Amino acid sequence: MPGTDSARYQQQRREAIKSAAAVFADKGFHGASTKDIAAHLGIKQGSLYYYFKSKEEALGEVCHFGIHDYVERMNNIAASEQPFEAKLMATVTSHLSSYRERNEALKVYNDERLYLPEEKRKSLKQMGSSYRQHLEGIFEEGVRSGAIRESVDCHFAAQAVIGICNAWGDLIVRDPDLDVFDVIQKCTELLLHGFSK
Amino acid sequence: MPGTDSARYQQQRREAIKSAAAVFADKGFHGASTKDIAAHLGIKQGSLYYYFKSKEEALGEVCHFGIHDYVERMNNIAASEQPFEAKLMATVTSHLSSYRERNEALKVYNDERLYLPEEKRKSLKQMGSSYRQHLEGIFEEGVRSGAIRESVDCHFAAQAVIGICNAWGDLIVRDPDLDVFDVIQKCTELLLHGFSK
Amino acid sequence: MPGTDSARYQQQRREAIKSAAAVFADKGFHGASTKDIAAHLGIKQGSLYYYFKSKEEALGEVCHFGIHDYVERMNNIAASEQPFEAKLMATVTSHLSSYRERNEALKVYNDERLYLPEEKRKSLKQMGSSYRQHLEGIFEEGVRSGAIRESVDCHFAAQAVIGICNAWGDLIVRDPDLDVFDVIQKCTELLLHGFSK
Amino acid sequence: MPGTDSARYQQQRREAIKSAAAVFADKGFHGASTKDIAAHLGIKQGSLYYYFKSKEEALGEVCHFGIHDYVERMNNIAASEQPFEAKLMATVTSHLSSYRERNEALKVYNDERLYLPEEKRKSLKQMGSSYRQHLEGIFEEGVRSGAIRESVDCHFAAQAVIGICNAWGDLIVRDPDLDVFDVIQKCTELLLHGFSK
DNA sequence: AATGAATGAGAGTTCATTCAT
DNA sequence: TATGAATGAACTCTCATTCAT
Repeated sequence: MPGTDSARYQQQRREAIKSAAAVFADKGFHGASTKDIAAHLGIKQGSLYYYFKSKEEALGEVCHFGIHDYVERMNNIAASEQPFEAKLMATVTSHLSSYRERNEALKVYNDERLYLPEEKRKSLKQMGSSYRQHLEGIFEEGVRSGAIRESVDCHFAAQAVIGICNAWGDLIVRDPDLDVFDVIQKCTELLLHGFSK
Repeated sequence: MPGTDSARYQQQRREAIKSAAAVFADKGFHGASTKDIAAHLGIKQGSLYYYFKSKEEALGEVCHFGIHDYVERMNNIAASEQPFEAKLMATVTSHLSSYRERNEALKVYNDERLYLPEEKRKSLKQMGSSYRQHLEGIFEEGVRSGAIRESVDCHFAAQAVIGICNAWGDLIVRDPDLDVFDVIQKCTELLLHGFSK
Repeated sequence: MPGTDSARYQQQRREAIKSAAAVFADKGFHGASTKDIAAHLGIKQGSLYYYFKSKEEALGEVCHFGIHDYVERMNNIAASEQPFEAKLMATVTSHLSSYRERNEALKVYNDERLYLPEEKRKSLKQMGSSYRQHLEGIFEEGVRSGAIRESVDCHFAAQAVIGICNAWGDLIVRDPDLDVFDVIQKCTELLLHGFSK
Repeated sequence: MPGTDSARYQQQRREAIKSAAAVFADKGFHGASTKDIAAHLGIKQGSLYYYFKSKEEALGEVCHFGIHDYVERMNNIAASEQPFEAKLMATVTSHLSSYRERNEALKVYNDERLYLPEEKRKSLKQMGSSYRQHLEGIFEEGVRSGAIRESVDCHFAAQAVIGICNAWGDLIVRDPDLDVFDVIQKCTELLLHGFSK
């Protein structure tokens, strides 16, 4: 396999990942065929293997693509010096706008990662966990700073934020006309009120 | 198909539906094989077809099983004469405890219903929609009675409740040691605070 | 297996053979299922095995049923002391009316006998061969008696009679409104003219 | 499905159709397995589906292949300006030699077309009907020109010709040593004598 | 005399994958 | 860089058959 690192190749490969993301999001990992993915990309089935060693690898790349920036941004948010309210809003904004920008890849990570081989799944899970832990940390800060009630269970809170964002994320992916900014505001409002004193 | 009415047959069929629910929840519709389902039930693959005309029919029955009581209970809640707070709590309780009682069927409805044939999917979707509409109605009542802010978008609120419950439902299904009652309380608290004045 | 020779049993068995004949004629041996046959008879699939050891045995019985009287009658015709013309007419009459009386069994013998096990097929083939040989004999007599041209190839002639009768037999089975007597006359006329001086 | 137009593909596909014809003729549609067909072609079972969408499509192609030229030739015969006797001889010749040239496909059309889906069956039936109608037309001409008796039922006559040819066609397919030309002559002689004044 | 329930073998079909070109 | 062709394993589903009741 020649020059797999040429810029052109990398570019095409990213297109392939996006096609895979779109098809996996639409039909699920097992419901989608490599033929579907190839067709979405405008090439023939066998040619996909120029970009992926296997269907599973494609899934891995999609999941990675879906979650990488998403986690990265959380790192930044957590490390920043903003008050609780701003961090929460930033989190929600980052999470929900991911569903628009990265298209379907985050959804695929959520729904199909269990079909990944053990090892890959673990490494991705770590990223997901770090996300959640950062978010828990933000809530703990919020408790300490008095922004939210002391009684708040920070683990619960983090899962709730993730859950609500994923649920609305699904709707965002399905309905391209949805006003994401409006959803962001309402989610943030609900959560701020919900946990504040 | 055999004497569809014999009690023994109906009993066994229900067992088959539960097995299908468990396996579909674990591996997804396409990831699960009829062999898996049969094995879970303790019979041989071919014998499954004594209870289902097809794998698709099995999925349909699982989804129906998963959503039927859940919707039924919402009807009762919506029709009852309780204040907003009680209805919201009842909703959360019903939703989350469904994940324990009906085991995995509700999860299957959420995740796999898109693989159902058009017609069946529509009839189930109607049930799901009625659920959401009832819930929206409850929020509208809450606004009118002054229990929650006037500015609350009832459609958003209903989706948020469903989303948060489904997210925690997934965790409940995956972790049998989770204290469901605790989750119910925390969800309700979050939502009540989140939307109240 | 009890009293398999009681009159009632034999009566029911004959009904089963007729049902099998009807279904085999309609769908072919492999296209027909034992369930189809049982349904046609008004019993359940498993119960068929009270009358037949196997589907193959059912086919054997149908074929036998279809060809037995047919051959018997040819024996009588061949042994009788009639002129050639009368024998030919009797043959055509016997053959074509078989398709009405014995219903579909003769058609099944023609079309599906190749699915019989070697041994059974041979024994039936012998009956068929004897039929053809008798018919050839009739033609040879006809040549000798001067009723038909000396140049007639008696083997060819016999096959032609059988072929034309089977072809019209198919049409007779398919169309219950066909005037069999009319067809008999026309076939006989064609053949008499065709082979006469 | 691949570039349906490459010459190589079309060539191989025709081979596949011939293999299917041979196997269907030998064992019947339901009695033949796709494995049998693939083996006859020298490829593995799954690879057949590179050439056919389904076993049913294969049957359709075989039937089409079997009947197409056969009908075409009848069109030419009917349109030609020959006397009745020549047209009848041409018909018999065309019909019987089809069984040699096209191998088993015409037999398959005769015996297995009922397993085709409604639509395909209808379009093929139309071809068959046009054949019979042309043949009836030839007989009507024969009556008018005085070549055959006025009393001849032309519909009957056409069916008789077809029936006798198919019957001998079966024998021709089964016995490769048969002298087709001899059969043609004898059939024609029988029919000419049979219907002439 | 008949049935409900189950079975196991085999069918048609799909599909991820390979590889020469 | 991509394709046509083929493969083999897995899958869903059918069906003749058995057998306790």
